[in-house]
Amino acid sequence: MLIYEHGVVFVVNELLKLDNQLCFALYSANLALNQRYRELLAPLNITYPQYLVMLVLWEKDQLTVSDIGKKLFLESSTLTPLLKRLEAQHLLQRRRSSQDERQVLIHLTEQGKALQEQAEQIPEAVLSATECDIEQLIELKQSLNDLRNQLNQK
Amino acid sequence: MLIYEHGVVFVVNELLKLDNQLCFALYSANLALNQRYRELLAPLNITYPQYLVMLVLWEKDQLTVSDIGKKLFLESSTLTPLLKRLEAQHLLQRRRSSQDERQVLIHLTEQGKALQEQAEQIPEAVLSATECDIEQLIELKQSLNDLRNQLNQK
DNA sequence: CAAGATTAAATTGTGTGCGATTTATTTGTA
DNA sequence: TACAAATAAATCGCACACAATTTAATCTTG
Repeated sequence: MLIYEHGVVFVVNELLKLDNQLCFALYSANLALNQRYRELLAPLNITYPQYLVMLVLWEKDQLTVSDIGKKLFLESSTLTPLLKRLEAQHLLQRRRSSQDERQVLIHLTEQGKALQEQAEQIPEAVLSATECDIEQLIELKQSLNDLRNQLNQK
Repeated sequence: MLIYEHGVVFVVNELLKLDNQLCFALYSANLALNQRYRELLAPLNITYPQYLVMLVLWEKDQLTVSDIGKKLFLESSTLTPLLKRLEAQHLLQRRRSSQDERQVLIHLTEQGKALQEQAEQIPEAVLSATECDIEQLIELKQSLNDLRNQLNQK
């Protein structure tokens, strides 16, 4: 069976291979990224998902667990223990909202705010590790966001 | 501070944001992909990393643990328990090599070979879930592989 | 050939991720 | 105003993922 798209002919079998290759490329690039972040974040004593939470809070403090979850596409079952670990490190505090006792508000401690300075050189270090040109990275980011949004709308 | 590249001016601060956005795009696209695979693979009773191992073995049987690890960029500490789970499902068998007793050879059972047919419609389903055009996906795959290779050479 | 070095896999401990469920609170509605 | 439905976190169980270490086998070199 053949598929015609943009004037190019694809054998279906090739298409299926492409899928596996693409998904694996995504999977393995993510593994590799994690490994670079593990090194870079080691001095700060936090993991990459924890760093993402801190980025969100540095941008806007006093968010609920589900606010953070919406931004990062994570469930409370992932976030609750992660936030407890950050709290145990005195980077943030968890407090029930008085308005709505179901919600837990997350707010940075002074130590958590101070960590931002220590994290300043991280993005540069990752960017230089990629050694790609900027235009390509911008396009890559856009493609990945498109892909994620497609996949997330089931 | 400014950076000039390809005739475009970037403020450094924007670059740092780009890095965080790109890495998060990769991270979150990978989460989304996992969720689609979880659904699609549920009837086969395997996870995505298990599916990757099966793909490798369908391509070439009788590999050692580290052969598989090299192909998938995974450590034995990840693979050993994963392979034991697949063995418990009777999809493969683990056997010490008689040539070199340090190595463990992984070979598919008849059931494991038979699973390939059941998995045939998976790539198509994922591909259609992306709803992207094929040329873009090919480019995306290449960019991700480049990125991974850059990140992996430390 | 013996002892140290190397290699392959397994083990241990920690931190994600998420589905399914539970607990506590708030909302909607008869 | 009661009480069912909905919502927000937390809990539980399972499966990665990897650093660090251990165990066992093989290789190297004196």
